[in-house]
Amino acid sequence: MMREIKRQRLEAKGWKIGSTKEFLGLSDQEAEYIELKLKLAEGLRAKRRQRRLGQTEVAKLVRSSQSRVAKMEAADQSVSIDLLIRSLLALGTSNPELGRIITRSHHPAGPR
Amino acid sequence: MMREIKRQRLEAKGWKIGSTKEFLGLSDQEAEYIELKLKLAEGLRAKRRQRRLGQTEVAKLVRSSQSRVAKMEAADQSVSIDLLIRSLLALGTSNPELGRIITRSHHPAGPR
DNA sequence: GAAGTATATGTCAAAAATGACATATTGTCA
DNA sequence: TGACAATATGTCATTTTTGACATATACTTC
Repeated sequence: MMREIKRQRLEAKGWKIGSTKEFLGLSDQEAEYIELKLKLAEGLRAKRRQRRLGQTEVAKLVRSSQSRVAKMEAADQSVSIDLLIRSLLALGTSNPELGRIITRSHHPAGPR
Repeated sequence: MMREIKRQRLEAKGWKIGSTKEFLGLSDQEAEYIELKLKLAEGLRAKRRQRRLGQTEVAKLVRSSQSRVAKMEAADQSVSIDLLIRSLLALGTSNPELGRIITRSHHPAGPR
């Protein structure tokens, strides 16, 4: 139970050394789902920085709030892939770009 | 108001001659979002048929119900991209495949 | 290190999505 | 045609997601 919470914390934040799956006891689908979410989250952050926007500004574009944008970029359990995609689109992500983001192999973060 | 209902009916089903956008009064993002949903919906149906499954069987795999699967394939407004993606993953869709589905240009249905 | 700005985290009421069920429609084949 | 299977549509109680707000933590620049 505590374990469940920790698991979500971890998986949501991308704190995994190797790939998400074998670190935690996840099914393939769950793992794929989370990795996808992580990719979208990173994609969003990248896109935002590329456009030199703050989370607050993105929030306006997306008609959401700064806190939710932060959660999106953190791939929080409380955000859906739906919202991530809508946000990416709102930032002007093209379809091919979206495809690339989703297809990309996922590299664990890196600052800046 | 009636108009809104009709609009949703239409957009949800993919009954558009050209592209979704100029037929209805949609913003670019809305249009892109809907087209994406349509692609995923078609992708799901394709995948299901490829695997020779009925909606009821897919429902089991996804832990949902036949009616919801039908709605997914119809790209109903009540289904999220989230659920579509989770279902595709449950049917064993690989990441590259997912990328292809999303990237594909969308061709309006065709029976069988 | 204070002041200012950006991002992160926690919480919650409202809104949207979900599974389930009933039922209607469509498709198939004898 | 009729009978049977598959898919579609409508509705609803429950669950999940959402925007918003408060507040905490992290970054900058002085």
